[in-house]
Amino acid sequence: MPTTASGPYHHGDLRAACLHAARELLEENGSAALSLRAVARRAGVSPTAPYRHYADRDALVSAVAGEGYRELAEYLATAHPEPSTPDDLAAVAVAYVRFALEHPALFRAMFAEPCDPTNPQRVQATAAITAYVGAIVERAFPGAEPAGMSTAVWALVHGLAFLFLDGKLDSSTPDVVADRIRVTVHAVLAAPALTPGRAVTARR
Amino acid sequence: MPTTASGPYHHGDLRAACLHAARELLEENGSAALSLRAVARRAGVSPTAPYRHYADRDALVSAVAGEGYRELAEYLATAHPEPSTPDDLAAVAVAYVRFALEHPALFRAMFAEPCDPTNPQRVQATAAITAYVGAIVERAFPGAEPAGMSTAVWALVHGLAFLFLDGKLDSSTPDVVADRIRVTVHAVLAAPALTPGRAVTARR
DNA sequence: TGTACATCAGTGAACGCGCGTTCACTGATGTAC
DNA sequence: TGTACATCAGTGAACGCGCGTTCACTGATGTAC
Repeated sequence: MPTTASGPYHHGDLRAACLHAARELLEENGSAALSLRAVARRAGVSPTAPYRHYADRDALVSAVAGEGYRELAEYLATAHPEPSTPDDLAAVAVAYVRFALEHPALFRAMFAEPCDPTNPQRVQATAAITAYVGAIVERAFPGAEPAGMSTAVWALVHGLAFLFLDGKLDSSTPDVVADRIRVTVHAVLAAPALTPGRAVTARR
Repeated sequence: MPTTASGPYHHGDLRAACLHAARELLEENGSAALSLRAVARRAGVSPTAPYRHYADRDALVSAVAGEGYRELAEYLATAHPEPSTPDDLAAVAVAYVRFALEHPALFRAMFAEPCDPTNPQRVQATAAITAYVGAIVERAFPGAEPAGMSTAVWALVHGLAFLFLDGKLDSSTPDVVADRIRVTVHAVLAAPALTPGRAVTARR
């Protein structure tokens, strides 16, 4: 039963333990602290043991990022499985940003790290997000130009995440963040530029 | 005339030379390559000389980021001094993203670096961007809820910049990028969610 | 059921590296008289 | 105009650090017979 954590020599599931340790290090001290040696140390193992499971540091970072993508997808799906109204959309936006704020270093590692963009895990994750957003847009904005609208939705939400993450927007409490996002989403959906003078109150 | 580059011992303007070297290193090899020693090496000076001008590595990075903010502001102003229509807005959006794509590592250092967010230079830069965006929004969307719409505009553009930067969107040529941005901006401004069935063609 | 052996997952010493930062120093500059 | 001296901007040796990665190794596991 090699998957059970066990005795002193064989770890049991060092692969998963490394991933876990990496996540912790990332959240505690940022991506600069994510070294193979630190991971090994935290997993209680010799500095070279992780090499049994990860070819090099990049492989570990990619694995962490991949895990992050999967969790983000779950997180969004949990927030709203089938969003179809602007309000639903706002809820998903709030979830996206909350994920970023709850796992800032992970989120940065997923996106900001100058990591191999052709990595199949990443490509797949990107495709999944694109599909998810596309489905939302089709339901919520049946008349819109789908590609443009999908890009807009993802970019808006992604940009909000980074601006909050970087302290450009007030992220002191979850409620402040959520309110700001809702106001933003509704403001843009009310888009009065094309019909000046129209009331700008949020509608559903 | 201490500002003139000169002889072997006194550099002349090492402060500026460091900044310049730092920019180059950043663009060539990413932020990991931005070390005080590397900067000194490139400036042709002993490893400790930069300490005359920058207290530590962070101070250098902050200075670089500050310079980046100033350049970004100029860049946007040049793209369109007083944007007031959605098309003008799209032009500014294109400029914002182009800046990010032309200086990817600098842009990342400005935003993604977990740098002191209370740094006065940064606070001022953020305020300047906010004001700039706010003025645009007031002209382009006179009826909109200003705070919400300003946040939306910045977030949309910022998100686009990061998605292109990170290879999530096709950035193979400047034209592809510009087109994508225009389509996105127009799609969101056409926002059919509130008035389903409305034509979605871009208008001005 | 017992044993030989291949395989696997760990160890730990060692390598060379570049880093940030300190320190006492020295050469150049410019100012006061 | 000439000189003494304070100030400033560099030097270069040295420190200790943690890193990624290699290597030959060894202890544990499980399978074939």
